[in-house]
Amino acid sequence: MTAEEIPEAALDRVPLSRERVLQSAVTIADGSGIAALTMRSLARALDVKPMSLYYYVANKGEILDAIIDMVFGEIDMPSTDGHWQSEMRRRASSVRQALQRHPWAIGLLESRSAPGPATLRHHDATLGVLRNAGLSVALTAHAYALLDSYIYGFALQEAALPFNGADTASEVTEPIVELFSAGDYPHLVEIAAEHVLQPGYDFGDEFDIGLNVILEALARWIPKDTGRGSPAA
Amino acid sequence: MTAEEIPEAALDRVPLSRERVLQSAVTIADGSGIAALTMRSLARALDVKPMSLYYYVANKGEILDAIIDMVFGEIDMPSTDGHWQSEMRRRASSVRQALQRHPWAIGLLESRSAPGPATLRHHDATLGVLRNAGLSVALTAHAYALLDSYIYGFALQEAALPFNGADTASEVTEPIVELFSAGDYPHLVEIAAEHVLQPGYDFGDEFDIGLNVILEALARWIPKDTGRGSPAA
DNA sequence: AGAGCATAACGTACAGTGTACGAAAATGCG
DNA sequence: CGCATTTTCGTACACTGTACGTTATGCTCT
Repeated sequence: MTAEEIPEAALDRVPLSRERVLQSAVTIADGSGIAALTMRSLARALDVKPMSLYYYVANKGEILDAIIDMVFGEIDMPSTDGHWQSEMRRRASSVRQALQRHPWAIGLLESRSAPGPATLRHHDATLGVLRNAGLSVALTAHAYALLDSYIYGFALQEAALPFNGADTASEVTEPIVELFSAGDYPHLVEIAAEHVLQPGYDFGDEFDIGLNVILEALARWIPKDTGRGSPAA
Repeated sequence: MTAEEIPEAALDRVPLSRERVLQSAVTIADGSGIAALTMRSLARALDVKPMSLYYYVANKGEILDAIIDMVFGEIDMPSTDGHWQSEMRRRASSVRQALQRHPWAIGLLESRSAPGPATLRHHDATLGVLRNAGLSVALTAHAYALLDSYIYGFALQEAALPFNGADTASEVTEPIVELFSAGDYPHLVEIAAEHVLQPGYDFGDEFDIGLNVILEALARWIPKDTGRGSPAA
């Protein structure tokens, strides 16, 4: 029993598992971007050799599909109990937050198109709320396409913003402002100077504004229960 | 002068140029996806060795930034001459078409955030139309965020669709339908059976529907010229 | 014509990627 | 204990972006 034979720190070594692999993949993507998620970096994070991952996962594509589904799993599912408008507002906010936590998911939506169970459950619940609100099948399809286009697109724009969070705005804008001074882009300059660069401005605040516009428009699609009408048929 | 010394087909060899490099990059990305765009594939397409590209381009990132700007360059710029609603409709359609031709651009929007001149020109022109329509600076910002979120989000969803174009829908849906029969996802099944899988259905048709909803809502933001009012102050 | 030089294209090399294939180790069970 | 199953790993291959230095090409000025 020489010292060499002791497999140092082989004790309390948490066994690998699909869950641990996927969870770790999300953590890496969140912290260092989706490009930093490689089979090798993932193995390193789990204190394991790269090829060990393939016992729990067929290939990297399967990891990508799985972590997208995990993101959908984090989203609050809307309920048919509450009012449809407040439920859709809650859902929209939850989707946006999930995509803020995991910005890489947005880019993945485009390339991968194999929805997982959490994704399907989520879509089903949302459709249920719209149908229950009184929308026809066709109007539900229209409404859902409109809502999700807006939410995804907003998240996409948010992710594309140069500054993330509480950095000073001038840090980013200064190099741009210089180019603008050339005289082109007068309207960009105007909106930057008078709006975007104002003290309290936060692009995220635009989200509720646009969402309200959409929800109010959708409300007009719901057939009104005239009150003196017949509840039957 | 042996035969070996003749650099076969050195005649009529088009010289390399930044334009040719970028144009070829777009062609590859369009035809084989953004993942197939590598320095080596690009060099092969141009009949040149990989390292020759670096004479015209600092690195691959610069290529990505440049081809995004080329996509924006393809978009029809709205004019302050026409009615703002029809101009915004024309622009929206043009953006969507450009993103359909170059689906890879959507994913690139998220990761790269160095807008090129064509991109800035385009944004400036669009802002100009909204301001000219009578919207305040703040309302213009709200309107633009809403419009672009919708357009980008719609393009994102379109790009994520499994079937591209005229393929048979059943080819894609059959494997899914099987899972659905399990009994979960009743609303997904409903909307699939009664709407999406109907003969003439095309997701792309949803675009104008949602766009109209937004444009009509925005119209209500424009201060009405009361007619008997005062044009001054 | 020839010298000199800027432009343009290239060869080689290195660290990093996903993963096929098969061997090794660890674990559980009789 | 022996053996089978589960889990982990070593090695290797084709491919990626690009740093660094070298070669070929074409133009200008004497």
